[in-house]
Amino acid sequence: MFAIIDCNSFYCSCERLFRPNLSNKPVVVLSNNDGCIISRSDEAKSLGIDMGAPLFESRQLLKKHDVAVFSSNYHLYGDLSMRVMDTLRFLSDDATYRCVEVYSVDEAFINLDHLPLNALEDFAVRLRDVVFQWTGIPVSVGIASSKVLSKVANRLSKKNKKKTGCIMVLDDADKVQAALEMTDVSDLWGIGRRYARKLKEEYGINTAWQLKHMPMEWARKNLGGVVGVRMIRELNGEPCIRMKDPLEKKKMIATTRMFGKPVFDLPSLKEAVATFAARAAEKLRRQYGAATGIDVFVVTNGIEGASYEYNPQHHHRYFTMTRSTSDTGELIRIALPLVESLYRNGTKYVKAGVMLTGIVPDDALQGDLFSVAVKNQNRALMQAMDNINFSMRDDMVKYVSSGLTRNWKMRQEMRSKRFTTRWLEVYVVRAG
DNA sequence: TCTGGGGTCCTAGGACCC
DNA sequence: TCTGGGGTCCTAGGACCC
Repeated sequence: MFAIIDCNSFYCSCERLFRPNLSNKPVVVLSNNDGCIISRSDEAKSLGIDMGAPLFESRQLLKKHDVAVFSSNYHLYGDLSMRVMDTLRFLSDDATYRCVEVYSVDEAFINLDHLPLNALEDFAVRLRDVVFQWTGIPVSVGIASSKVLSKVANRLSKKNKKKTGCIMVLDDADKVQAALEMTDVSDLWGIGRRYARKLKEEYGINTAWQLKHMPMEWARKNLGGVVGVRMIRELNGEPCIRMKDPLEKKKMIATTRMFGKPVFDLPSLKEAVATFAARAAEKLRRQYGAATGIDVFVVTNGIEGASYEYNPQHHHRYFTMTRSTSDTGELIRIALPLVESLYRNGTKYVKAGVMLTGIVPDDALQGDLFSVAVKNQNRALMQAMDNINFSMRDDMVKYVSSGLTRNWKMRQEMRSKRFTTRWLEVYVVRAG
C-alpha cells in the first residue's frame, strides 16, 4: 500500500504560521513576480478565487473580501517543507525501510508494505496529528494500493474535511469503487487538460470508474502508449509507478525568470542570463554534478509600442561542450555569446532562462583529448563562493557580469519575512 | 527495373506534474 | 499596466552504424 501526504494549502499554511490572526481568514500566495495566485486557503477558495488566476484580474475580489495577499517566500516554504519531510521520515522509520519519497515541496509518498492492513488508519492519524503538532502544518493523507489510487483518496479526503478528518484509506473494493465513481477523469493524477477533453469528447468517458474498465490495448493506442496502460493498471489497484530513489540526481537543471518589467537592451539581457547561469551552476554543484549541455532561451512578447497581447514566443540556442563542467565562470562565458546571438534590437523581452543538461557526476569529469590537463575546474574557488553565499546572503559574492543594478529583477512586493532562515528576520516574540 | 535488416543514439516536441 | 518556475517521461524521426 501507498500513502500520499499532502500539505493543505501549503504556502498559505506557512504564512499563517507566523500570522495566527489570519487563521480563519482568506489568504492567497502569489507566484514569482506577483503574477498569479498559486496557493489559496479554504476561505479564499470558497470566495471563488481560482488557482492560477492572474492577480490583476482578481484584485477587486481580493480587496472586497479583505484577503491577505503574500508574494511567495521560498526560503520560508523550503525550510518548513524540510521540517515536514523530516517528521514523516521519523514517523515511518525511514532509516530502516527507506520508504519515503519526497514528491514535491508539499507532498510525499510513503510505501507501507511493512504495515498490516488493519494498522493503516491509525498510522494515518498519527502522521496527520504529529506533523501538525511538530510543524504547525495541516496535512491530508490518502492511502490505497497504487499511487494513482492514493492520490484519488487524498483528493477526496480534502473534499469534505469535517467528515474525513483529512484522511481516507481505500482498503477494500467497495471503497475504491465509490471513490472512483465520484472522481472526474480530469481530476486523476496523470490526466491533464488534453487527455481529459479527449476522453470526454471522443469516448464519453467521464469518471475514473469508467476509465478503469477500458482495455489496455485501447489505452496503449489512445492514451499515450505505455503511460496509458500504466494508468489503467494503477486504477485497477496494480502498482506500476515505483518509489523513486531519493539519491537520484536531477537530469536537467533550469533557472528561469519573468522580468519585473520588460527588457529591451542587450546589456540587461546578458546580466540576467549571467545571473541565471550562476544560479543554475550553484544548483548543479549542490548535487555534485557537471553539465555538458547548456541551453539559453529568451521569451519575447511583441515589439515595443505594439498593443498588449499575451503571445509569448520562445527562442533558444544550445551549446554542447566537449567536456562537462560546473564552473560558474565557464558556464557564463558560454552562455553570453548564445544570448548575444539571440538578441534582436527593438524586441521586447519578458523572460529568459538557462537550462543545464547532459548532467554527469562531477567526479567522472571526462577529459578532453585536445586541451591541456583540466585545471581542476576552479573547484576550490567555487566551493568558497558557495559557502559564503549560503551562509551569509545570496549573491554576497558574484560575477560582475551578473550585474549590479538588476533593473529586470522580479517584483515581490508583499513578501513576508524569512522567519526561519535569516537571523535578521527571526520572529520576535518579545522585544527587549 | 531494381535498392536489406537490425540496431543505437540524439533531439525536438508533446503531455503531464506540483 | 498585468499571466510562475522547475521538473519528468515518452515517442517520433533523423543520422548513423555494420
